[in-house]
Formats: sequence, structure tokens, C-alpha cells
Amino acid sequence: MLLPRDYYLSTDVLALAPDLLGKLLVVSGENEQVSGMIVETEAYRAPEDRASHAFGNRLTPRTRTMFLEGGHAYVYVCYGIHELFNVVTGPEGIPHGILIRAIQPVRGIETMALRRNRAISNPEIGKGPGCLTQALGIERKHNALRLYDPESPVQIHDVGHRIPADQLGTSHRIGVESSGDSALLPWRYYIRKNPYVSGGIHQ
DNA sequence: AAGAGGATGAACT
DNA sequence: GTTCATCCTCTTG
Repeated sequence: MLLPRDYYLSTDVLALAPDLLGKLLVVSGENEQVSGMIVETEAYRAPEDRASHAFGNRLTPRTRTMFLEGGHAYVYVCYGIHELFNVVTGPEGIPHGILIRAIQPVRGIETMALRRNRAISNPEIGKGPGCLTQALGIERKHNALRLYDPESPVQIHDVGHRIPADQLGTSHRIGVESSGDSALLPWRYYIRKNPYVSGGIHQ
């Protein structure tokens, strides 16, 4: 089932981030559709979250997307090299978002392995926020599109996969050490023991 | 107009 | 554990 618009409008981004685990991220390209199960996420909750681009309700051409209504994609370039994919959540004007950090390939794994220049069996295909976008073919051109639109090339589906409580892991977020106290918040969520989860921590 | 720095990944030692 | 590729965005002047 394609996740509906309402799903993304909750103001509780800390509940939505773990709820996205097990959902299917589907990308339709020119010739082919590829997909992967979300296995790692991070919540970003501006305005009070120092680690968020929209900290203090900072509004720039880039962060503008985060202020859109929930259900839009926020794609931006990191370190000039990698494109990172986020799900905007909450009502319009509240810049909450969820960074998708890893996926487990489901459909089109051959294509993804080719794009990543890795063997089919190599978890590096979907491990890490810059890697999964390369594997799935998510690019900056997908910024600000509506994930719940039946015509959208990027969608998120509920395929009935539920994560048992004892398989849900949490930790501090990755790569935000310079964000003061916000760096300590346990807003990273992942499926325990899943080989596609990034960072050292996946027990 | 110029410069600093970044929600990373890969290839090193 | 360390280094660096690479370029966009934002701030400052």
C-alpha cells in the first residue's frame, strides 16, 4: 500500500522515524523499477535540533523544502559528492525530517550492484545514506516531490513488514558531533543485526 | 567575489 | 585510525 499523505503529517517525528523501518522505498527509473527495505533512519527535529539544517527555523533556498508539508522528499548534496534522501514530516512550516541511512535491496539488486560497482552479495550496496541513493538512483532532481503521489518516481510503500520491539535498535546520530548537546540525542533507529545497517553499531 | 565547511565514503597506514 | 576527493550552500565583505 502506498503510504498516504496523512501518514506524514504527524508532528511526532520521533515516532515516525522508527515506524519507517521495514517500509519499502520504491524508485521508478526510465526502464526499470528498483526498491529496497528501509533498515536505518534518523530523525531531525528543528527548530530546536542543532544538527538539523533548519535549526532555529533557518530558511534558505536549500532548507525551504523542509518547511513543506510532510510527505515531500528532501534531497540535498553532501560534501559535493553524495546525494542524501530525507522524508519531510509534520504540517507545513514545521521543519521535521527523517534521513534514510540504509536500505536492504529487494527489487533490481542486479542494477543496484552495477551502479555501486559491488558484488550482488555485498551489503555496501545499500549501507549508508550516500550509498542507498546511488543504488536506487535518487538524485537532486527528486527534491521536493510528493512521495504519496501515485505518479511519483519515488514512493514509500507499507508492505506489512513489522519490526518486533526486540529488533529495534537506537543510538545517537552519525556525523553530527559538532552539534553540541543535540549530538547525544538517541534519534537514530535501525533493525538489529541487519547487515545493511551502517556505522559500527548494529547489535 | 571569496572563503569556509559539510547529516560521506573510499582508500589508505 | 587518518586522509582526501569534490562542489554546493551560505556567510561575509
